[in-house]
Amino acid sequence: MQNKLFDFIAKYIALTEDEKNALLSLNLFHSLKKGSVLLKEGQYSNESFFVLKGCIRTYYMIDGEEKTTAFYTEMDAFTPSCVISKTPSDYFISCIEDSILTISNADMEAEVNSKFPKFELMCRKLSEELLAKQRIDFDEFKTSSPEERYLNLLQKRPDLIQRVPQHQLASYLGIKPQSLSRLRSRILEKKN
Amino acid sequence: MQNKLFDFIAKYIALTEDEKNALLSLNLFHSLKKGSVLLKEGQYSNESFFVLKGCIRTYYMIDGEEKTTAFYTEMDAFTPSCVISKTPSDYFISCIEDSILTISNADMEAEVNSKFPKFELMCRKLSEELLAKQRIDFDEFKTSSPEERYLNLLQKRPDLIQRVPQHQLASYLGIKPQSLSRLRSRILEKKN
DNA sequence: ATAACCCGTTCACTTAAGTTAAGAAATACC
DNA sequence: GGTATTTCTTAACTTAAGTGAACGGGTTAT
Repeated sequence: MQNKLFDFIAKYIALTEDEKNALLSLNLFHSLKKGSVLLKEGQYSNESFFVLKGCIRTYYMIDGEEKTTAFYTEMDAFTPSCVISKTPSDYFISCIEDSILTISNADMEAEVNSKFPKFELMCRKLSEELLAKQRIDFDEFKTSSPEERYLNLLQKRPDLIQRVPQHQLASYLGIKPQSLSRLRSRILEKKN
Repeated sequence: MQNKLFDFIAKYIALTEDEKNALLSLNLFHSLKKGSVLLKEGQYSNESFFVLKGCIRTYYMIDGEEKTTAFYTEMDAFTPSCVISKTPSDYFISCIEDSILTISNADMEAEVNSKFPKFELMCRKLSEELLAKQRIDFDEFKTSSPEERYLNLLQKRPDLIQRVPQHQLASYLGIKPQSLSRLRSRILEKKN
């Protein structure tokens, strides 16, 4: 499981054994049960996550309804926006499945960054890459219909459709659960 | 105009006079006429932008129609995703108004970053901040209707509604120009 | 075993966005 | 200054999403 973390980091920088050991000494690895809540609306946090196994989601509570806006699965890194803005969180984060994550906090990162400046470089590259990817995702969302978004998701993240409840997928696609259900049966009809 | 750039940088790191002069020697400042195209679909680029004055937009050409997905105005920094992914651009970038931008390229940035490591820190902070902000924007987009998005934009970026053509705003809101026009008149009716 | 609850689907109805077309208003061009 | 082009609005019609309600299957709890 540790190797998954190092494989991920290797995409951005090369680590020495010393640096790997320094990371391992931080005790980053955590197991979490399905349904565990990592962050609640209104809370402050300075923790960042990296998913080794399982799936976590972010969701807003609006008019008593959950609105799921993002899923993070194996090899996804994620820093909640409230950590960056230093404001109370607007959303919840919870585990959809039993999961194994690394959880780091801003202090750890500051320490590692000062000890090993190349981590700074990794963080920059990673943020830039995630920003660019998210921009593309956002653009695709804006320029397509709910049905196109669903078909697009089917291509790009077919696992999500299997492992995530429909009503959570619906808000991820920007629609209501009933509409997703209808849209799916419409697609099935077309195939026949 | 140079001070605008330094004011922006000052939000992230403190610069010495030497560092400021090093930046100025790079000849970053450019004036562009309304309608100038900065990047075309299919092109490679390694240029990043910072808007000192004016407005630029990104747009896709889909089925012969322009789909505008983003606007960048005064004090906005922007690196196209194709610069990060090193692939041909999926979209166009052009000036909506006569504009003054700084245009830097990856080589310049590498040089500055190696001369002044604190620039690396600035880039990381900036990317993280933009990523967090964009996440919030995306979430708001997903969880609201076209009408709510329009009203939200009216609050957050009222200038855009004045300076940007309606049909470009429409695709930015994820709808057709006719729908935006109708939606606006619907809102006016409600007020009376 | 039964009840309570959650989830996904379906249906009928409402509302709003997409589409096509036409015309008015504003802007750009010669 | 007048013409051409683009932009915005309006309208009628189509299509799809939102809403509220009901049903069945499945799980959980008691």
